[in-house]
Amino acid sequence: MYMVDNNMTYTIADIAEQTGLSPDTLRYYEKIGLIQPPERGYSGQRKYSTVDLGKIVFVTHLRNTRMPLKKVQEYIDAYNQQDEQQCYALLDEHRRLVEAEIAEWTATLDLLKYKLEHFQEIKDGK
Amino acid sequence: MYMVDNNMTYTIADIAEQTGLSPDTLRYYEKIGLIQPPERGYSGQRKYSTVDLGKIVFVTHLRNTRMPLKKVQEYIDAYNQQDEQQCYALLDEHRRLVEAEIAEWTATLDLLKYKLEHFQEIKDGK
DNA sequence: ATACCCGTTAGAGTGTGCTCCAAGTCAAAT
DNA sequence: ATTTGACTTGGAGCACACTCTAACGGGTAT
Repeated sequence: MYMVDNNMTYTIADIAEQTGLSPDTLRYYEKIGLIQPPERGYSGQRKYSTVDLGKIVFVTHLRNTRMPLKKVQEYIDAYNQQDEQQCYALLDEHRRLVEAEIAEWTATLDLLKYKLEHFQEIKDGK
Repeated sequence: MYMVDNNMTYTIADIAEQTGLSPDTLRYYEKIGLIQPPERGYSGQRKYSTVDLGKIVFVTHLRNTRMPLKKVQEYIDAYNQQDEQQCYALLDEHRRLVEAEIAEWTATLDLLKYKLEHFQEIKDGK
C-alpha cells in the first residue's frame, strides 16, 4: 500500500527544477500576479504546495504555446472564473495569431530564397 | 529629350515617405552607423542624395527579411568590402534562422491545435 | 566557529528597435 | 511681425520578459 504525499512542499529551487523556470522568473511571475503567492516557511521562504506546482506547470504549458504573459494572465483569470467559453476563445484567438505569425515568417522565407536565387542582381544593390 | 535629375536632394521627410521609415528611425539608423550620415544644408538639415536613398531602400529590403539590425550592419559592411562570399553566407545563415523560426512556430501551432481539440481535458487542468 | 549555500527584497539593467520629448533654430507664408 | 511648420539635438521612455545586483538572514556541513 503506497502513500503519496500530496502535502509535499517545495522550495523555489525545487519548483525551478520541476518547471524549467528560474527562481527569478518564478518570483517575477508572482510579482505580476500570474501565479498565486505561496505559503511562507519559518524564515520567510516560499513553501510551494503540490497544487501550486500544478498551476505553475499549467502556466508553462500556456507559455509553450508562445502566448504572451498578458494573455496567459487573461486565460488564468477566465479559468479561475470557470469561463470555459472565454478560455476556448482565448486559445482560438491565440491560434489565429500564431497562424498569422507563420504566414509572415513564410513570406519572409520566400523573399530570402528569392534573394539567394537572384544573388547576382542583388549584390548590385537591387 | 528628358533630363532626370540624379543630383536631386531629399529632406528627411522625403526619405521617410519614400522608404516607409519614420524620420526618427532614419536618424536612429544613422546614429547606430547603419546608414551613412548625409550632407547637411545651410541650417544643418540633412540633405540626402539619390545614392543615399538607394542605400536606405536597400536596408529596408534586408529588414523586410526580418534580419536583425546587427546582421544588417554586418551585411552592409561585407557589401562595402565587396565580400560577396560573406554577403551570401550571411543571407544563407539568416535563411536557416528563419527556417528554424518557422519550425518553432509550427510546433507551437500543433500544440495549440492539440489543446483546442482536447479542450475538455485541458480545462480540467491537464 | 566559520564557511558556504540558499533564500529574501527592491530596484536596476538587458536586448531589440524604435518612439517620443523638450528646447532650440530657421525659413516661408500670411 | 508673427505664426506655422519642418528641422535639429541629446536623452528619456516604451514593450516584452526576464535577469541580475546589492545587501541581507538563516540553515547546514566541517
